[in-house]
Amino acid sequence: VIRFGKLYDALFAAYGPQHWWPADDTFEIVAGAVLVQRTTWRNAEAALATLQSRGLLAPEALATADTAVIEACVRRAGFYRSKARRLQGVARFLATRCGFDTLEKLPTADLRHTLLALDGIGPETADAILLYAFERPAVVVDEYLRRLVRRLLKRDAAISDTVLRTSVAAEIDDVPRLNELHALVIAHGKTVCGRRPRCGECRLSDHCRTGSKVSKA
DNA sequence: CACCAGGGTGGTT
DNA sequence: AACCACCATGGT
Repeated sequence: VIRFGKLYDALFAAYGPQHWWPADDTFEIVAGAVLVQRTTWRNAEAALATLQSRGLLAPEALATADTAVIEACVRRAGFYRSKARRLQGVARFLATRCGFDTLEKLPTADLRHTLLALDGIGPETADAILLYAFERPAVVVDEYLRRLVRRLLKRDAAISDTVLRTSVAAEIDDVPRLNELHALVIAHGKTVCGRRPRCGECRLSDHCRTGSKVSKA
């Protein structure tokens, strides 16, 4: 069994506060979550700055903008045609269908379902938006976390994201720690230790036992 | 030159 | 349900 609380403490002790999300505006967080998909934050941030300079970093402006202009703005973030189309789709939903003030009042489960219905927003992005934009207690399951858990359990078989989310949520349910956790998992994943097939240098393996399972859902 | 980065979608088996 | 190709730029 992995003690996710202890794992969090170990990660925090090793890497310190990560100060996520590096944006204040709510829509900027949503746009950033889409732009950063399969790309570095550096390039996503540059795309956000370009959108901002064109006055397009708001749902109403982005909803009515020329798609070709949006494509030019977000080109550096990669997959620029998809991202421009999806970004505008999200903007149009927020501007004409359902604004933040309405979404804010929804229960977390309903809000998650609403986000997942949008084109370009899958499980990871939806949970990131829930956590960082709406400050709901969501567990963001990414490839780094899957890999980390796989290694701690010394297991080759994959663990379902649903079980993983439930297991983490059972021990960490407050927004501040869930916020740090996702950032810390990525910080660790980017290190040499996090990238190694077997992690021998770090002390993270102290928080699990070989052959045992992740607590059940 | 190859490989990776804070994924998601659509199609195939 | 698992797997696959595809999307595309920028950095190492």
